[in-house]
Amino acid sequence: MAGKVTIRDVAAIAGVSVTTVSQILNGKGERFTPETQERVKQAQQNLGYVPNYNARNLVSQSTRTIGVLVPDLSNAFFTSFIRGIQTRAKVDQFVPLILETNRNEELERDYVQELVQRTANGIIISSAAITSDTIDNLLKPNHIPYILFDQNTLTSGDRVDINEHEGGRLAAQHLIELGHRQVAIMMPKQATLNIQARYTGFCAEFQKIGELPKTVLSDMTPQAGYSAADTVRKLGVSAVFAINDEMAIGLMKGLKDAKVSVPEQVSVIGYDDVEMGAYVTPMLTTIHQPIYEMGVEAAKLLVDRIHQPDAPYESLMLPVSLVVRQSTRRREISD
Amino acid sequence: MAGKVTIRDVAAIAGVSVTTVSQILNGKGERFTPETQERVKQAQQNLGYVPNYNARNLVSQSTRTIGVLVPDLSNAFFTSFIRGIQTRAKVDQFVPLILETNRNEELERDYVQELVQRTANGIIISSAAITSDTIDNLLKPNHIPYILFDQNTLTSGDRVDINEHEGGRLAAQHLIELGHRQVAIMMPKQATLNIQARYTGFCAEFQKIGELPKTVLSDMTPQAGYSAADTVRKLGVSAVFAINDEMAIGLMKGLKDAKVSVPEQVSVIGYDDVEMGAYVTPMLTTIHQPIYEMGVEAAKLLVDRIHQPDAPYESLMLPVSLVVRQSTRRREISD
DNA sequence: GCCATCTTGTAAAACGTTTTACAAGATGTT
DNA sequence: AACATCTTGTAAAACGTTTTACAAGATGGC
Repeated sequence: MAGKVTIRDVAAIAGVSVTTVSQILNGKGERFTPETQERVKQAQQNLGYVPNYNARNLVSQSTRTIGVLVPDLSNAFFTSFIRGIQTRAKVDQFVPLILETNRNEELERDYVQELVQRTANGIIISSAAITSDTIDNLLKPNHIPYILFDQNTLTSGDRVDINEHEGGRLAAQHLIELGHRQVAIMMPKQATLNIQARYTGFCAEFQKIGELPKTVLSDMTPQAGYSAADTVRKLGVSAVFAINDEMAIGLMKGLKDAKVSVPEQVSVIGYDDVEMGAYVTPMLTTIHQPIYEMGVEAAKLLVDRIHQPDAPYESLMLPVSLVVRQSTRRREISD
Repeated sequence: MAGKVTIRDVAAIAGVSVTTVSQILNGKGERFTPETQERVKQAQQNLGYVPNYNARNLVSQSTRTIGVLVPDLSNAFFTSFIRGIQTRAKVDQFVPLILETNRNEELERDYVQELVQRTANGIIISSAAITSDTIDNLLKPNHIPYILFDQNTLTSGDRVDINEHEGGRLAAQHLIELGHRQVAIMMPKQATLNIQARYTGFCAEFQKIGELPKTVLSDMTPQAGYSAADTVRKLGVSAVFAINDEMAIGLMKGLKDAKVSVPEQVSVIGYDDVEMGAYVTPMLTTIHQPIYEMGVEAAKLLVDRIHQPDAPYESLMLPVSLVVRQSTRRREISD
């Protein structure tokens, strides 16, 4: 019964027109008598009236929805990011529509299209596979504001970035200070630009002392990290920089199973500072990123953009920091 | 420009009425000439027409959306569950709207209301704090199908359950077979019914041999598990059943820091079989639940219910299994 | 050659809001 | 007394679809 109550019913009960009801219920009814306002609100209460979402959106052309595309929900990095988005979005009465794309280009395109159809007011894309083709064909013609995260965009727009280059540099500096010279960096083959920035930051620092890190290819999952342990072992390096924590945790497990002790024989440093890093043995040294805050800022920027499509673009750079735990230590002087 | 193209434009270009366009584009146009069908489709292509979501939903009274409420996205258990839901939902052209409630009753109520306003076609609630009050006041009057997961419901309805009691029993059986007699069970104070089922299953098995497990209260997070280590240590038990893996992992870390070795001095068994369990040291013995499949089944059930509101209720019970790894072992014969 | 029946299409109502433009009466100003 | 200006309210258009009911012409049976 309650599901069928419409604005007309409220108007009838309150003895006013639908216009009046609409105005008052939307906070634009100061110009009406206090009694009228009260009558309308009473009627709403009694009937349990709640405005029809679709009808309302049809005329306002807004859904108060922001789409969020992430590659992998099981990665704690992205769930923290999402939490930041959701929290901030709620402040502005927006709701995030979260979709996992599994780093699958087709799925991603599908979901972008879905979000366009649903007239999402804006989209936060934090997914590697997105092509500029998709953006040009789907997002731009529909004038949907978007924020690309975790990767580059040649297109101008709002940006919320992390100082990835500095992150890579910090990792390198830490290893160098511990006396490591022969090191490896573990990263996926198809590296997004943010990953590449970590890489260049890391290498630049080693280049200063005339060293060149070796590269080990691996997907960004614990399984892949585990499998790469053997390659790492044969490389004979004294330290490894894993481009994310998931990989690092897998790698440590793999080394342990291969009887290589961390950090005695090989130091391991990760990236992201996910919660689990503090619960593995040895506890993972890593680079901390303000992920939650990134989510907050991304949502804020996007909502601002939605409200003011023509404001000048904003750009934000968030800092990273080194978290020293137990998976790195001074290199044994043995060669 | 493309954002503004409407069905009327398509009709004009194709030289037919909007009715014709609507029919053909919705796959109900067999009765039109092949040429007409082709003309309409061509026009759609050329104009890049995509139907307005809100207008369509306004008349069809459906959003092809299912709401999903989860307590904690950072818990791998729930992200697997969500992945199952999303995958299955896509098959039926539905989109999940995922919201994290953080075990906060107010937030939960808010979001249920939000979902009702948005005329979600159904809701999967996997959140502990939900009150029957919320259900009675918001869901039932609006005739929105819902599935309560991870907890009991006194209300009748579709159910997809895990054999939680058996899970608890398996954990107990395993410990008993290893010779453990003095054991503890770690669980939160406000236990949902599924947790209670694990508890009773576990205790029932110990009761058979005349033993009564001690209870240690702890939230279901790694931090809480870590903090509880001290209590566990003082209890003098030889094994602990942690009611989920997150806690178990935290507990193991806490014990390690307190110089209690696992499994030599204390065996630990978890519950859920999250991915990380295989990467901690020692690898975590646990109870595996078919989480992804649960998501799939829940989505399937809900969509069926949406399409056939009056079909008889269905009920499904999925099995659990014991995963023996390295955090449990035979009790040292020392007393 | 007449009537019934397909075939192919359309006009118009309906979905439930928001918003624009207007109206009637009350009040104030000169 | 005449006119402008508030105040309080409303009628109607608009948003972009889907669907129902109907219409005109073609076909076929007798």
